[in-house]
Amino acid sequence: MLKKERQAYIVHQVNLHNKVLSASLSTEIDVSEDTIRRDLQELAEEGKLIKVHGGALSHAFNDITYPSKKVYSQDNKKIIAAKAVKLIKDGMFVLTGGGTTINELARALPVSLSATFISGSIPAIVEYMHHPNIEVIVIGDKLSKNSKITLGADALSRIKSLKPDLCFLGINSIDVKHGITDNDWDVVHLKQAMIKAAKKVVLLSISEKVNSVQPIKVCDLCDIDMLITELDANDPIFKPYIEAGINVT
Amino acid sequence: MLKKERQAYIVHQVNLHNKVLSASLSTEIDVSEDTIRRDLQELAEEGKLIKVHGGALSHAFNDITYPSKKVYSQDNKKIIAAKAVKLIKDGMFVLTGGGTTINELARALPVSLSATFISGSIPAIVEYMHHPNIEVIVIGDKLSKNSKITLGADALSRIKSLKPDLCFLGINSIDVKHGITDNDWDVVHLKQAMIKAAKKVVLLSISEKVNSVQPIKVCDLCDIDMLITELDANDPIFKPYIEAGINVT
DNA sequence: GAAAATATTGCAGAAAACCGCAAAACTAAT
DNA sequence: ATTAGTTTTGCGGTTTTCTGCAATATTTTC
Repeated sequence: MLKKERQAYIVHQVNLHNKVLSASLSTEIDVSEDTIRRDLQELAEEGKLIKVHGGALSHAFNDITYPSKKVYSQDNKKIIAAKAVKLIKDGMFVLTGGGTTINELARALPVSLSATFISGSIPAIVEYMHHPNIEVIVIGDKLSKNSKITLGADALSRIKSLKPDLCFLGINSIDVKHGITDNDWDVVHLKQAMIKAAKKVVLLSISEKVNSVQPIKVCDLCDIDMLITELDANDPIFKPYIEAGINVT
Repeated sequence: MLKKERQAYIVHQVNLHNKVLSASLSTEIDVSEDTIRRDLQELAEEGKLIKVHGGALSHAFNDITYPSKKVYSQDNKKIIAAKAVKLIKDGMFVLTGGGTTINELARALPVSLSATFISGSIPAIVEYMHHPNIEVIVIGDKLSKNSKITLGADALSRIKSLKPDLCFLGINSIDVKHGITDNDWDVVHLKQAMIKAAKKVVLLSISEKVNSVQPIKVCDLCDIDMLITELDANDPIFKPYIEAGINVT
């Protein structure tokens, strides 16, 4: 591993987790702690991070900007993202929707992963763009300011022409009886197209949204393959979903 | 193996894997490491890659490491942006390209302006997205990590179906004799399509790029309507351009 | 305040970069 | 084809960079 490469990895980790420990970096990258320390020092001199005893902190950590735009239930979403990442293999074509959970997924992708990501979500695209080994396909159309994703006929027809290996969707509501439901007409159409196109559909959702219902129906339970939440798979809440044939993780 | 051939191979490898090692290239191509090193140095000078101890990295990788790099000549670009903003009227459809100058323009848009912006540049889109009164149309396609804009056949055909009132383009080089020139094949195609589609084409460029030439031609002077730089319009440098019928500001 | 963890410093071996030079390959023109 | 001139390449020797180790100092933690 090249020196610059290693330093890039460190910066990535700092930006991702807001802190890193010299000791863990040392075992992760398999170099001596001295080397890590020298790297941290250099990066600190360049202003890329803040060196502290035992490791380093990100600039954002001290900034006034960061704590303000805190995402609701972010820790849970990080857990979900970590589970979801494991499903992605090198070379895959992955279609992703929008939402804060998907953004966490985008941030959690390991640097070594090389795959193609297709999305109309601007925040997700920005994350993918910063990843060294990921190809990005942008789905164009009119940008919805609320959801920060592109919506419309163009986006729909583009999605219909794809056959991705995997599709990750953040959802609003899921219920045993009513299936997956949402509250935005255009978003629903987009999600339906994505579900139909993908070989395998994986839903990401915090457990709070499980067993809730919204006015517009997206699809039935049988249309999806997998559900990832922050909870353990054998939590009783999931029993009916597992019985309905969904792979819960 | 010819020198050019070898260098093309190296660039290909860098774009593919985001990193190359001098040692492995040396055994692969079967030339001495010195030769590889000289190649890497030349390619680095041409901006095709970034040379580091032990090999080279792609630009895409390097961006990860240095996301906070400051924009070259930013103050001048702000001056340019301020001039450009004045051309945009409420209700207009505006097509914009990529580059740091365009990003400054996006940042300089007054809050009261309500218009529709069309672009494939992710940094620009992010700025437009945060603006309260601007509609955004995203041009989708494969995202180029170098230029951070979408490039490809889809993007081209989408642009061809548009007729925007105004098109803002950041440029690489402009010269009285050779017109507007650039150094990226795909980007040139995109710019040509944008110029052809728009009712009015406005170039944004720092004066440093005026009277310089690049290998690939975009268009002739007569194809554009306006040139905005940070200098005053009656600077002698612009005399030939004004005589060629371009509105310099 | 003592023990544990982390930093600093100097050093040495290995790898890589640099420099100058001469052989080899390629160009261009006789 | 030959020759003169330029470019490219490989090699030996030197310098620089990188990294791990060990000895020493400093900070943290209980």
